Amino acid sequence: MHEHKCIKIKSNFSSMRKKIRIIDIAKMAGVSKGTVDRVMHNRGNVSEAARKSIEKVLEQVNYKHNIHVSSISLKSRYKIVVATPEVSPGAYWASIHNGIQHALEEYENVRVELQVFTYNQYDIYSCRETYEQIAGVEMDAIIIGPTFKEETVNLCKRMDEREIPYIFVDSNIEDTSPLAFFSADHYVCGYMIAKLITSIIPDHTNIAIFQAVRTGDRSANTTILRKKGFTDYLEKNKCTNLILSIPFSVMEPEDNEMYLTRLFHSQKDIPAIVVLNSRGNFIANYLETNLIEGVKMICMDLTTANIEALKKGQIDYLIGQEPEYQGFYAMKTMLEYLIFKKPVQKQNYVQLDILTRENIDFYKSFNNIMY
Amino acid sequence: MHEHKCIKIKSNFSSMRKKIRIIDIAKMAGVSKGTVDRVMHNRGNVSEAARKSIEKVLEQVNYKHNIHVSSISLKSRYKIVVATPEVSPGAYWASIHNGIQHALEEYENVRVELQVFTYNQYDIYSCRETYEQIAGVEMDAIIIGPTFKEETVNLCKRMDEREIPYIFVDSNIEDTSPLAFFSADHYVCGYMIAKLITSIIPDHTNIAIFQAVRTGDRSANTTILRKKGFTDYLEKNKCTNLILSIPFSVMEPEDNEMYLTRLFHSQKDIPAIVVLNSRGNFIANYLETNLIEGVKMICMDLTTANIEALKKGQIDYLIGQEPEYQGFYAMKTMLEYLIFKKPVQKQNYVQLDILTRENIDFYKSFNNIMY
DNA sequence: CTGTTAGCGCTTTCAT
DNA sequence: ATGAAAGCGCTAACAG
Repeated sequence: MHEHKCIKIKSNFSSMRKKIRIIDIAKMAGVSKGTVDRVMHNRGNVSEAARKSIEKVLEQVNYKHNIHVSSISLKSRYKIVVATPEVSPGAYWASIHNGIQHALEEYENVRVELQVFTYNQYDIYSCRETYEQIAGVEMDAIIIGPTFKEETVNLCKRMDEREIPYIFVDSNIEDTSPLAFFSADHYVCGYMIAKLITSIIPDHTNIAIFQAVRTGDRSANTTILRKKGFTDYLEKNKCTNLILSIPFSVMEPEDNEMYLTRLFHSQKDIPAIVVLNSRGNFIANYLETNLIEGVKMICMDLTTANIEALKKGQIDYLIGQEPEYQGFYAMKTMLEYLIFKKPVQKQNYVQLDILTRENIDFYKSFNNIMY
Repeated sequence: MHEHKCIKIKSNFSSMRKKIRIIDIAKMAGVSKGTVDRVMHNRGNVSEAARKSIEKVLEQVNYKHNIHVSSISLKSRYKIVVATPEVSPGAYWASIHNGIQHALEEYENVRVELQVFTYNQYDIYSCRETYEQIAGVEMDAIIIGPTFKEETVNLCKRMDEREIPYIFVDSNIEDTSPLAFFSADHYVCGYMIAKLITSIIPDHTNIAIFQAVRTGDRSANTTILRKKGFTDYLEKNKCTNLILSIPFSVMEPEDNEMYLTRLFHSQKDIPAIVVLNSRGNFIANYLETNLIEGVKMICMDLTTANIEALKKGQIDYLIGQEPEYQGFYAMKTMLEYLIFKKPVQKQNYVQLDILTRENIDFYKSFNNIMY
């Protein structure tokens, strides 16, 4: 007989401490279910004494809200606004909206009425106008995909006054007090990109960095942070690569052609390319049509077009920032907050996924398989 | 007034087709709720006519099972067996078990009785013995973490005879008919590792590959596939690196010291290192204590020890294969199958995550934030 | 302010 | 074989 270890654990409902229910809490606190429910949902109309006694019990026992069970009898309707940059199919913001929708499907029994507002993220005036409109809308909560700092701060101030909770996706904005934010750490993102690109190119290779330009404002906060992370890495590691900052215009796409041609004519050796926004595929296409080969390239975001370019081998690494996850959890968190008023974790940094043509096929979005 | 686009979509319960319930189906089919339920759960005692008429309705409408709602009134108890290699804290199989536990917590209202059996994955006799024991156990379903092919095939045959459904995690086994499997594509994994390591080392650098040796059997299927992917990449890309295959003994760890010393004495230039099992940290430690520096290293799996070594910079890339996700979905899928008999997707390949010291902190396991 | 009660969608028991 | 009815844990309306 060989030595062996056959741990045999019985688990779940049987040996675990039995699940505690509202009625259990009610009994322990010497009140009725109704009163416990009032306390749990902050509905008021509860005597100080009753509240105290219930809260005491709640501290002792480990009651777990089950939003799914609650939701079947929930009658409240929630008006939730979503304000983000415009959504085009297969692109970054579409994934965020996907995640939001997915949360609504998972909590299908919760009555929520969604109002979606979008603005042109490259045009500050569009943002202002949309925000202005939103400020007057009746709502219980709002999920914001911010890009212009000052405008967002103003919007948030008005939300604060009206005591409307808000959650950010994509990036956090300073000088606001959101319930939570779901975002990548953009600085680290840039830092990591620098490490990746320098690891696959010879020393001294020039690196061209593309950043989006915007109407009426400087670069997006996210891009600034990524760029900072990028340059910090190079400095810290005494990299000698020359950095070429190239503007990238989404509003006037015909300019880009020119920037690119100028870039490649000015360089005797082919530079490496880093794209800090999600339009990497545009540059990949330029390289393809102009038969420029052997360019090492790292881009942001798993848009349909970028994924295609990655698979073709035009892009070496694609960095993902879990947009579906951001949207999903922003909405989920908001619903749980609205329903249970339960405290939520404010800082939520998402994964930075590194995708290559080898592992891209296994990347999960909600279209594949759900969370 | 600036041009702007402010799409305003109302959504969810309001404008969407209203959710369809059991009672709706019952009415449409001209039967009672009870009968619909009997059909949905395959409980029998339904006339051919009733069944047909219900199935017809089911084809037309889009009924969505909500396991959470079902579970509050579900009375059946399910006995589920889990059979995997031994679990040590912070290691690969612990994460799989974590995921399984997490699914049970999410579906806390479903009564499941879990029995966990483990065996020594490096000792075929231990596996045989454990499987033998399992074969006699009364159960409704089993989740298997297979390592020895033939033994698993035998176990599965017996399960097939008893009509007990089984799901694999970690890897699929040929010549069996599981309900589903959740696994990385190990071949692609090895292929990707080859690409990564060669991208960060000079041409001609030798590469040492560590594989676990086992008692009474050849290498694990997973390792063989990874190695195949690895060598295929090198061949396909005409890489000239010399490959040094080094055995790695988990059962006799004192041997490894010797293998390593021999390796580094035989090499004039420091080789790169690839570890195809999850014990990379062991080699990282050896390098540290022996003051060997500048080694490029890629290892499998986000064990606590490997993560530490990654953060210290001893490991360059760590490849993750979503063990929590595997366990979670194996159990979730099994429960949904048991409860609703609903057909499930058989092939489920998980993500291959590339982790560096930059993005490791954002990696989500269930300890962090849940799916 | 608080207990009671009806009811959410679903499963299961119990007559028929 | 089938419908009616009770009950799961929870919320919300209703008396008091």
